[in-house]
Amino acid sequence: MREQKLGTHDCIQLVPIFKQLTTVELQQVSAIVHEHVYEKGETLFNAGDEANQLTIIAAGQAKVYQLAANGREQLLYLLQSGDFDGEAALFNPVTRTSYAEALVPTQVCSIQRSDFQTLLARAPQLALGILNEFGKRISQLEGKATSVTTSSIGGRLADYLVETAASFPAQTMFTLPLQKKEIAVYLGTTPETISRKLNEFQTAGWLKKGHGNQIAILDADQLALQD
Amino acid sequence: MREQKLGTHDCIQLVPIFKQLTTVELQQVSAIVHEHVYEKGETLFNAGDEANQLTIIAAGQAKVYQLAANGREQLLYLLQSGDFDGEAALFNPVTRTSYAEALVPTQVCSIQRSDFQTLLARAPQLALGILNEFGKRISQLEGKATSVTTSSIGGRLADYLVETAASFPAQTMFTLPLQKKEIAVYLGTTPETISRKLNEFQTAGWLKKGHGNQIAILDADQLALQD
DNA sequence: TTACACACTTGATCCAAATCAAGTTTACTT
DNA sequence: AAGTAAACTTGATTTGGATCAAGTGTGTAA
Repeated sequence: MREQKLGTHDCIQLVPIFKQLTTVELQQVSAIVHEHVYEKGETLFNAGDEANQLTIIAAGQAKVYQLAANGREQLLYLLQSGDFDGEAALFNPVTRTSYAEALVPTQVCSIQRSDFQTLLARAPQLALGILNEFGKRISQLEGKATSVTTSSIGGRLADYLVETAASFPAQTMFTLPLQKKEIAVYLGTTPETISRKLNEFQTAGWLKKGHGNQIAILDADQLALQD
Repeated sequence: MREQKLGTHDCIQLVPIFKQLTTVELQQVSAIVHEHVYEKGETLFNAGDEANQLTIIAAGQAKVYQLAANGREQLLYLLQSGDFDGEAALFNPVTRTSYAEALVPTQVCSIQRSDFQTLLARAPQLALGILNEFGKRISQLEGKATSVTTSSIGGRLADYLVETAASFPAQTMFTLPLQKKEIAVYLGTTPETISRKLNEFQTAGWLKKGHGNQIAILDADQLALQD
């Protein structure tokens, strides 16, 4: 795959929270955005860092891990183009409790707290876009917190698969975007269990495993019915 | 305990998201706020309802339960004075996936979506207060999602106890604000397990059980170290 | 004060999933 | 194409916590 270079203007247009802005306002945004391209495996930010900027994924993909008190870590988000993180930093100086790593070469736009506050005063409707994104993220997290305590591993894996498959054509083979080890961390289980459950689902005729990390969903409805 | 009646103006001043507003703006808010007092056990809103308002707890306490696909439920929030819910409703019409119930007689301020949008256009700095609250809630949910998958029941219970005890003087007896059954639902476990873990903690000398639902934390540090 | 309904506790059993331990593939390097 | 390290699979065993089943408190209403 060839890496696609994007100009600053294009980069910003991609980001949903800037959708409501006029051309003039977009230019103001361009002026305060810093861009950086991270290589695969590079760290976007670290736990313990003082967070003072909003980090927006312009192109690429990054994993965000949260560190628990006992040292274990939990994969919180898989950031795609247009997603952002660090929003808490925009109002108060806080210390990050998570760290992020680029999964593939990733282009990032970042905005400093002070710049952001100036911008927000000038373009208040920007707040609407952010509120909207926040709302979505809260719903997503509420769902995750609920499913983790009310469903079995099988159910959570099934949900994850159906969700992930949604961005591919129905019934076709696709490659899982994460390794089994990482899916396991994301769902709060182990690679062994993922392996076994996938076999069960295949035996039941709900999916088909292919080479490497490829699978095809055959019966999304049955999968979704799993507890 | 005597129920305290509050006027509309007082009610609104209590709410953190309205803190940044001027007196004039507060009056505009007053004009669009609807107030209602719910009795203990009454339903504030139901899953399946179309959500079209922001619900703010002015005085009292309410539980918010999220319903999982398989019918099980999860206690998501214990709303206190000043907390709000339904924020997703302020931008898009959505169907609620949670329901809320008053724990004690509870005074609620609500704002309709259309009214809110008009207000926001007139007082954009209101968005800042909301963004701030959203940020806090996201952090809280991230923490919960993480602890549920990385800690054992003992660790989660210990965290819950230490957190809850934080609002009482150190080392003294206090009454848990929820029944064991509800603590169990909140932590994703059962009353039996709560009972047993509390005994373990008492045997270890980290806390002391009293009458009814009373406990005293003796060694918060040791509790916090629990996995 | 008695009675009745709940909340809570305690014990016995069971089970889903973690852990431990080899193998086997897959994919990358030279 | 061969060599190696990592990812994955499969099997055996263990275990934390759920579930089931009696009890014992506790608070409330007559």
